[in-house]
Amino acid sequence: MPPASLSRTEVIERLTAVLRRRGFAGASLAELSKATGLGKSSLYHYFPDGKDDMTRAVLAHLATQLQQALFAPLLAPGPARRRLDAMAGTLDSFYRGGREACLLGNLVVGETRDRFHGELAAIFEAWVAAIASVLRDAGFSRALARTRAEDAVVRIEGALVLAAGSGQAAVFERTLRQLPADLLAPAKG
Amino acid sequence: MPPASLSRTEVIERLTAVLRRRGFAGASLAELSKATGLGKSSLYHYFPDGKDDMTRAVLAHLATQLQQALFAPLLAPGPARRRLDAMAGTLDSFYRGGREACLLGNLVVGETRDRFHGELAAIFEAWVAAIASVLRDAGFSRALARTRAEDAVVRIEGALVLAAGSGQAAVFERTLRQLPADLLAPAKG
DNA sequence: CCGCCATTGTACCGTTCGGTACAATTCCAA
DNA sequence: TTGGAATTGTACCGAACGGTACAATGGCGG
Repeated sequence: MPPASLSRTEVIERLTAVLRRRGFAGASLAELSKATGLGKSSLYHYFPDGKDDMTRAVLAHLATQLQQALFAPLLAPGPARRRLDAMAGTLDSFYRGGREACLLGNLVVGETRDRFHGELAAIFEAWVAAIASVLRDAGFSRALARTRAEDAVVRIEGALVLAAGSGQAAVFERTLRQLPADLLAPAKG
Repeated sequence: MPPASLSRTEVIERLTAVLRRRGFAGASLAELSKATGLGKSSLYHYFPDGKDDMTRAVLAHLATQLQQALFAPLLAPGPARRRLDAMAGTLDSFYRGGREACLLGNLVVGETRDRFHGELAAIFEAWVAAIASVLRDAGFSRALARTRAEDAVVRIEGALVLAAGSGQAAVFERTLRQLPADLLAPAKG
């Protein structure tokens, strides 16, 4: 809790921004310090274990953020199609139409994957479970709901990769647009 | 061409391995040197611009490798289904069933994306074009072949992300298994 | 007004970073 | 055999790295 200017949440959000575009290895303490406006002292005061602590805090913050903005609406009552459309809309703004990188996809790389595997796996699992819940409500079997939910996350993450790699954000937009209908399509299409 | 032991190709392949699992920012000259058995002098002799040069060489090597192992078989004559199955098999061994990271997905992150955007975009484009060619042969319209081909790459890259993030390589295997049939499914399913 | 404690700036630690200089070595062509 | 080019080991550079020590500062409850 920096008394001067920023709340802890704001600090974490600025750390998030740096990790998103630099990755774990590429995010230096100097840049994290500049981005938050906190000196190294303060950074180590709030996050005693350095980058590891910061990254864990960022992931925890992301988890609650996703819980509120994404998973809760998915688990709420209402027509399945509407809930999936809401997810697509939220994701579209969250990733700025495919122009913003995914923190999860970024941390899944190499050694960082091992270091934060628990946190990463928990978030992915919650996401898949939330989508699967919608599909179960829509009448699909447990197994089919699960594999389709995994496929949804696969397509979202993959679309971010291809959109970034090809420079064509339209790939991400189109993927989001098709997703709800594809997920609810009759089985054995 | 190191005369002592390794061919240039072997050197590049060892550089590839390091970049794959460390990412660009995480790959230090020390590790690249150790992995190749070449001192920093030799590394800078063959790649005067340092990591940038090495990465570009790695991407060029990857491009020709994909050309031979993946794109050429896709563009060759034969039943569409068989060609797509061949791609799935090649990818399965290339990514060791989802356990090995994707160099492209790795470099698409943050600042490295800008630095190697041309090379990355070219590889993705060639990949999409090769798959689209199969789908055109299978009778799909140019537009549908294109979007389905993009979707194929999206699902492959996304499956690698989710498999790594969740620790369940099965996600990648299942995605590869479903892909050929999904791509060839009748339109408007 | 005081004292305390969270917070912070500054200076510094040893290490590693990417990169260079240069002399020694190796190699092959002549 | 020799000369020159390709190759390499070693030593080194300044900068930046992640991280720590500590003294000053500041606000706030008593």
